[in-house]
Amino acid sequence: MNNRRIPKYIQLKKELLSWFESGKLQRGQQVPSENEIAEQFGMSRQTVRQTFGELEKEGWLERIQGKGTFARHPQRREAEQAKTIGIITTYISDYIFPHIVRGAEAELRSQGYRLLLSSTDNTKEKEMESLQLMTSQPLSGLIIEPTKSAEGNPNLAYFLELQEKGIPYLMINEKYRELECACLKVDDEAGGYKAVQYLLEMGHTQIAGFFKRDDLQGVNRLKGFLAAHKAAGMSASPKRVVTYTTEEKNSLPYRQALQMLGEGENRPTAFVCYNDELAVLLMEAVAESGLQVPEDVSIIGFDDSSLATASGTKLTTLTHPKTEMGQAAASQLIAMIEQGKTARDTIYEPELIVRDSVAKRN
Amino acid sequence: MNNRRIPKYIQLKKELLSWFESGKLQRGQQVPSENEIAEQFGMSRQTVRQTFGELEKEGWLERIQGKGTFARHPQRREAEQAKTIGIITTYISDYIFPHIVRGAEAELRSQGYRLLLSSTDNTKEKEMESLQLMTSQPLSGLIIEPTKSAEGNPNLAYFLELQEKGIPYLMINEKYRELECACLKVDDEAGGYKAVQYLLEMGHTQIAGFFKRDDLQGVNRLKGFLAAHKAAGMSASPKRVVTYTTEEKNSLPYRQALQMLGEGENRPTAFVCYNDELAVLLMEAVAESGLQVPEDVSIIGFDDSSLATASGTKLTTLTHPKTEMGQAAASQLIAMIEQGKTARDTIYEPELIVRDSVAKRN
DNA sequence: TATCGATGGTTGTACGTACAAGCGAAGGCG
DNA sequence: CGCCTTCGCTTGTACGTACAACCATCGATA
Repeated sequence: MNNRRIPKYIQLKKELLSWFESGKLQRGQQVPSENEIAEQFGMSRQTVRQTFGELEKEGWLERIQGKGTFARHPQRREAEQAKTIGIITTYISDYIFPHIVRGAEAELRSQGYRLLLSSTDNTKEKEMESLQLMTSQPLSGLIIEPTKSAEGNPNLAYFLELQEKGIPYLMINEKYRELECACLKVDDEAGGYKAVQYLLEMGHTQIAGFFKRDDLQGVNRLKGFLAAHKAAGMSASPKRVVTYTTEEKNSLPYRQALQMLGEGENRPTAFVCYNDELAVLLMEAVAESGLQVPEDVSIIGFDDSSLATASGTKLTTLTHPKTEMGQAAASQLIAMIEQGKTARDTIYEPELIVRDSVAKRN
Repeated sequence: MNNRRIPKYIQLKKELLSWFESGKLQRGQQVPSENEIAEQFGMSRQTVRQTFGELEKEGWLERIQGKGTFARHPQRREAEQAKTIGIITTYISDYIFPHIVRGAEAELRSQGYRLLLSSTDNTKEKEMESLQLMTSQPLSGLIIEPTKSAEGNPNLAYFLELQEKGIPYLMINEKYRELECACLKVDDEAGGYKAVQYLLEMGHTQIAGFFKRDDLQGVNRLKGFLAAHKAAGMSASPKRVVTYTTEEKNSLPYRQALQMLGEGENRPTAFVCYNDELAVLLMEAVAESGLQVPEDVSIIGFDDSSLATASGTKLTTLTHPKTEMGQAAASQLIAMIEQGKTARDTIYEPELIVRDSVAKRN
């Protein structure tokens, strides 16, 4: 119509593609026969065949000899057929992350999916890199562990692109506040609460807390820490609450712990640590101060990692369903991909594991 | 010719594809014009166009209006463009493997490659599954950590298929004896040798060794263990050498250690352990026997893992270039893919790290 | 009732024509 | 010598015909 310069078969192609976009052609629906189209558009059957041929190669149509031509949505199929799921995690080698990946990998492999793995080293730039790399080729779905979740998210545009492309995704451990997205996580606030509650029961009143502040896990554990104090009619001394960032994790809490322990009679009698990794580090600080765990200082960690039992004094800690969570994330994501289900948040309740690093206080 | 049932345009397609295979059509070379082909094969130009159209969509031909039709080789480009590398490892979450994966991932990401990860849980069946899954879609290259390398390889056919498909691959930690393949590994025999040599220098003469026998790493560490005894004019007592399989790793060595430690004056004064994981386990066996490390029993581990420093008594151990090895494997593989280089074996020399688990013996 | 065959509709194969559009080289013109 | 036109080739678009292969349905037959 508009322009005689545009070949008819291209014009027809565009017309048909617009039918897909507008929903006029639903998946599985039969398309008018070649002869009908030819008559409707005033062109020969051969020209229609040329258009149909291209659309078939590109996956929009399926032609069955003797039956007819049928619509099918190619994007979906392409992503499904990719049978590849990406996991973007903050760290690969450290701490509990390998266990999460392992749970996911086992589930994915058993369902015939391939696992793409990438880490952000907890920097936003690498998170962007990873997102770009992963989506550069067909992808069925994505599991993301947010990087510095407390600090907002400059890569928002990439996540919105995922939604546009119809690539389902899930978050684990935490979610970005800006994004509507299902998340599998531990109830960190309850964890912080339980830790303090247990220490109070054991007779401790001078409890220090060390929490990471650039991810929401740390923030929430601190919330629980404060809430438990409040519920017991106490207030946690600001001096006894140390917050730190990822970059400071190996120095600042250690220094602060040494300083607190040097305060003689005023020193705290228990440490609540952001995670087991920090707990092991602070155990060394206690040793360096000439004190003993748990006789002089009790310590509680988080996540029940392998470090908790490798150490000399085995750590009392709160559970994290590492492998189980990875497995659940994978299976939920597959359900989203294959059955189009919408995922809901899954919250795991942390349990206290009593080992040897907390002693009774009289 | 043969069968009238095969459509002419398919016959022509096969003929042209055979031209590519035989080298009759080189990349960039001009293909006879549609009219020429039509005349040669006794068919109409339209039929030739149908064939050419398909071959163009599939990437074999390039048609330029007014100039002609030209050949191009698609297969190579496809594998290169995949920019995806697989790693098949025995375990994902445990021990040093996360560090190897991390080194590889960092390198791959910086070079714009995606990382596919899969584990075998040290079973041959899952190794096969993983190989099938990974090669089910375009793959640029593969890094494999052999599963039970001492036991031969029933999946040989799959590896030969890799060679046929032109997918380069590397092995890490060990190689299958049946395969000609470059390998990055630690000189495990030298490691076993150094461990014993150091213990002898420290005055130990009653040295027990615990080695895994279903992978070649264990076998080679044992070799070094025996060689060092021989070089010192001693012979290792068969009673003091325990070998075990993956399935037995949590029970058999522990039991055997307890038994040896119960022999009173005759008990060994030092343990050489297959790796740090076992070393930590046997430290518990020592504690259960009412003895102390290193005062009563000295222990040496392998691999300098995170367990080595997490434990109460820090382990003396031999180094393993975990992260570095992963990084090197990735960069060598990329060189093989992009420059067609042939890789050579890389052997790392293990170094002894002296910590607190070995004491002098008078 | 069950089975077979005819029938009309669909896409697949194969050939044909005609002209358009684009490239490159040969040849003519200034 | 340099530029432009022309010409012959290529592939691209568009239409047409004819028949084959295949599918679903209906109706006749056993």
